[in-house]
Amino acid sequence: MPPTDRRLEPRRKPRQVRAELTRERILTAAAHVFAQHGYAAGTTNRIAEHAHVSIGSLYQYFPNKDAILAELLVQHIDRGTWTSADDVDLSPGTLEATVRAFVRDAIDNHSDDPRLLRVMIEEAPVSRALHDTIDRHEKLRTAQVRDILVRHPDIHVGDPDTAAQIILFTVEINTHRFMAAPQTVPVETFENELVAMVTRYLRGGQ
Amino acid sequence: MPPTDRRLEPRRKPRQVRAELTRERILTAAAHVFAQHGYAAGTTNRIAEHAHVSIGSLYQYFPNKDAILAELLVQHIDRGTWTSADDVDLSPGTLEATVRAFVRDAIDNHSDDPRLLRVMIEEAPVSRALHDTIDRHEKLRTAQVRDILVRHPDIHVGDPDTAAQIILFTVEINTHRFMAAPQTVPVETFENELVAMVTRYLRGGQ
DNA sequence: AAAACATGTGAGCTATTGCTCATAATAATC
DNA sequence: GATTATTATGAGCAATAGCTCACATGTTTT
Repeated sequence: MPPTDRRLEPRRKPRQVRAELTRERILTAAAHVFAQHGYAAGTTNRIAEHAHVSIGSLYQYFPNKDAILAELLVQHIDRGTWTSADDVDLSPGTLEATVRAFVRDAIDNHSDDPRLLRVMIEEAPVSRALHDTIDRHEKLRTAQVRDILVRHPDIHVGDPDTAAQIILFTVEINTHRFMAAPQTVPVETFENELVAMVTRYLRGGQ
Repeated sequence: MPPTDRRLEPRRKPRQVRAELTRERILTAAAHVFAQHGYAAGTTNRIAEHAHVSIGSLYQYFPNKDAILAELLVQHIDRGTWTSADDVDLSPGTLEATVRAFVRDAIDNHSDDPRLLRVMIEEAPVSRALHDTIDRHEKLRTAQVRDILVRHPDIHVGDPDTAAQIILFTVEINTHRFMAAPQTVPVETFENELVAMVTRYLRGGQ
């Protein structure tokens, strides 16, 4: 499996409805296959087969395997209802509610297909372009959260930058783990504990 | 790359010092190669080359590629200075110190080679036997921590089981992330924030 | 030093992968 | 209906992977 190409753009743009449908079938199949087999074992042939499309067709819309994963990730990011920083309530006494909204958002966003998410996040760092996309997005999010931490009256943390990174990562990754594993406790219990941890952390000592 | 074999045992046991040395050279090289290239791109030929050993020798001590990663993981677990539950101070007022010891333990344990750890944890679930080893170990740890959470007078959490899982995972995975990424803040800052989060969480509301 | 055992070697087999390309089928345009 | 543009096909190529095996080289035992 040679890495061959660096491009992420398709080699031909769909001009007919038929083509657009094929493209979508491929992406849907890819999501399925990647989630089930992981990135390495999710072969392009398997994806094509699952999409009921010839391998040739697949390579008319995606220049290489990486591009398929990249497209799925972009779709996920775009579709994501990530709470925008402006909507956050900064008035005192609403901290726990805010955190809960944030956590619930993460949970909802991952219930689609946690296994695919896992693949995207853990096995994604393949192409430079893709890695940069993720990185830029992450930096932006961290800055937003950091801003909230600083401005909120109820929040007291030592290092807002580090705190922002830790919180974002912790909530996201714990949600992954919980949703991916066979659940032994109800989601509510998990949510409560995660919310409690973050809230108490932000509220500061004593 | 066919998965071929399920065994994790070597096909021949070393009986001379020379052999034991070869085996060790292979493992050291494997740690290097896996850390640098990841599991998929860390080919057995590359490992053999790096160890200055022929590919044939490699396959005399390891039945397949999986077995090499498995051995590295077992080594890591065995060598680990994981705090035993009995040594934990349960007297009041020592919570933060206990948590800090726990966090620092995680940090120390990972400073060897965070990239290898990443590979072992994220790409390991290949063979059934290996997965089970990890699982069993994790269950044991969780039970230990849960026990401490229940018995410590200063700790107040809603669901001890979930809390134990979350704490273990959060500390471990955050440490990974921090150690693997290019560090923008000193380790102390990171440690402080992580300790703060866990401590405040355990201490309970208010 | 010869026989028996242990260890080391690497060319190359088999399987699989990502991906190409000549060609066929279908739709749009004239 | 003929021409052209678009889309679909899949056999098969080049690269690479994990791994075997017939054999060479050491070490120990007799």
